[in-house]
Amino acid sequence: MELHRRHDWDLTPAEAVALQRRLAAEVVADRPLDLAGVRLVAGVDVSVKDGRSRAAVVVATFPDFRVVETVTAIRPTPFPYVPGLLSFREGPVLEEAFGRLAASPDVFLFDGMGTAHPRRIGIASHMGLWLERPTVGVGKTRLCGRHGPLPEEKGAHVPLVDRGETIGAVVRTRTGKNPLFISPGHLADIPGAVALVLACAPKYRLPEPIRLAHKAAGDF
DNA sequence: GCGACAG
DNA sequence: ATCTTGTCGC
Repeated sequence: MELHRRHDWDLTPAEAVALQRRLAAEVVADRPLDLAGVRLVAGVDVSVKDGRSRAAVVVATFPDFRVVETVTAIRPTPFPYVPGLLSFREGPVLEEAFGRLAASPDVFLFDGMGTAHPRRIGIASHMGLWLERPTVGVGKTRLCGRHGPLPEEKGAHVPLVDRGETIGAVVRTRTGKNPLFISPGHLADIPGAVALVLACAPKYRLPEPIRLAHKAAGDF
């Protein structure tokens, strides 16, 4: 039942889409994510420079964000950026980084979508299947879906809907600033993902773990 | 056919 | 994502 989980990353766009359609059926996006049980949170990010992708995974304590582990990996960037296929560009280098992780984070925060994706399998969901751990997608801009008016106040959030299905939420982490597009990756749910992100962003627009990973990955 | 389009 | 200095505002 998990035979095709460890798949090849070297696929054509058409093959990648076909694979996403198969894997999407295994994504669990309705499992309650209880913040009371969260002790360690990981932030994941990838930066691209001169044809090389650098991945960083930073594990921090929750809710005070003290760094307990940082792992990185560098590889040639294997795939062009294609909306909807980000996993195939950042997946390989992330797998390498995850393989070096010693800690066991209770949840991983990704720079990108979870189920808020055309086929409901953004990078947070895809890597979640590999990690077999709760994951949450944190997008800075919208990939798909629509939403109603969002209050300007920090903490405000409204449903993100696509083709009649609620796929995530648009969340304001900072009053007056652009919102974040939150969605469960795998083994999490929308309410839990929103609560976790808000708890991880007490001072800045982006969740603290993601900011830490940004730094470790080399982008400033 | 015409837009939209994570990082 | 990345290319890039100074600058407006709290």
